[in-house]
Amino acid sequence: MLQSMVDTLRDPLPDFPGYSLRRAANATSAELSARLGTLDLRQVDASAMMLIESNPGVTGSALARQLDIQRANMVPLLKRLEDAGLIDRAPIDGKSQGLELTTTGRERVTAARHTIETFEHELLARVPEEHRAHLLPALNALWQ
Amino acid sequence: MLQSMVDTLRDPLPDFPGYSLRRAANATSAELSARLGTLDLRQVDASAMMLIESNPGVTGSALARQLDIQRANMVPLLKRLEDAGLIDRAPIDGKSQGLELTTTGRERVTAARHTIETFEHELLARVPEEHRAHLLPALNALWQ
DNA sequence: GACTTATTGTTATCAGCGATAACATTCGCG
DNA sequence: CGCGAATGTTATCGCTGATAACAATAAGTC
Repeated sequence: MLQSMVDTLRDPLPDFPGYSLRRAANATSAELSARLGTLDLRQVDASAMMLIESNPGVTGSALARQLDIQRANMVPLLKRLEDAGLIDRAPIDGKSQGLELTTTGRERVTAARHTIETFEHELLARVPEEHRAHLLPALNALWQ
Repeated sequence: MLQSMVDTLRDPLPDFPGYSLRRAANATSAELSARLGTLDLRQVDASAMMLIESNPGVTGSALARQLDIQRANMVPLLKRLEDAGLIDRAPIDGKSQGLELTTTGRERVTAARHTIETFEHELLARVPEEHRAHLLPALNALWQ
């Protein structure tokens, strides 16, 4: 019986960890984006805000380095957060500026963290128990 | 000692599997793209070609479903592969067309598979042995 | 202190991947 | 036959990230 007689395809791709990694990231990313969208936040926004929360006064460049984002890409990101009243910028010296969350920003990041933690919990629940504890360390080994 | 006195930031993000997943996917994806670039292939190209290889005569729509790509996005993809002489399209009926690899396409996908397998091997080598076997099943559980 | 180098913030532009909406043509089923 | 579903297609958009260039400023060196 040929595969063309059924509607399922032979698919060798899920055997590749790299492919599976990309698919998993896409699928989960889309879902999280949708949830953060209800808070008017993108994923990068939430990441950046959590980092600012943990490191008040941090500079835009340092943030970019930590998130592995190009400095150039921080500009629209920070502008967006500032325009939304979520962060403040205060000049440190003539060329650097320190970032801090506003009160609204702190509230928003708390909501975002709640959304994210709920989501991560659901994510891990999908993973069979015997693999669960290995996921995070395995992933971190791939990029850290 | 304040964190501002050192150059490392407090970073709570790598504790989130979702974040780690995204970072890992980005990092590995960039690396693989660079390697496939030497074969004049994108990642999606290689994926699509492997799927066509395993299912000769498959239709564009079926391919899109399997890869979770929008039908609309298959158009430039298939055009690119056809223009590069890697695939052939043969009308099945008035509206469907079957896809097949050309001889060049078969050679190219073989090279691509070799590149990918080497890459995947290196990827897994980065993961501590005790976590290694759990990565693929855990990832697959997240999207399949 | 002067000079050179590195860093910061910024503009502009591009690529990859994916999503949505709309449309004409054609197939399949009742 | 007729109608709903599927196919291929066009056009357009959004998110994420990358590169190149630039002016201003800070930091390190002699």
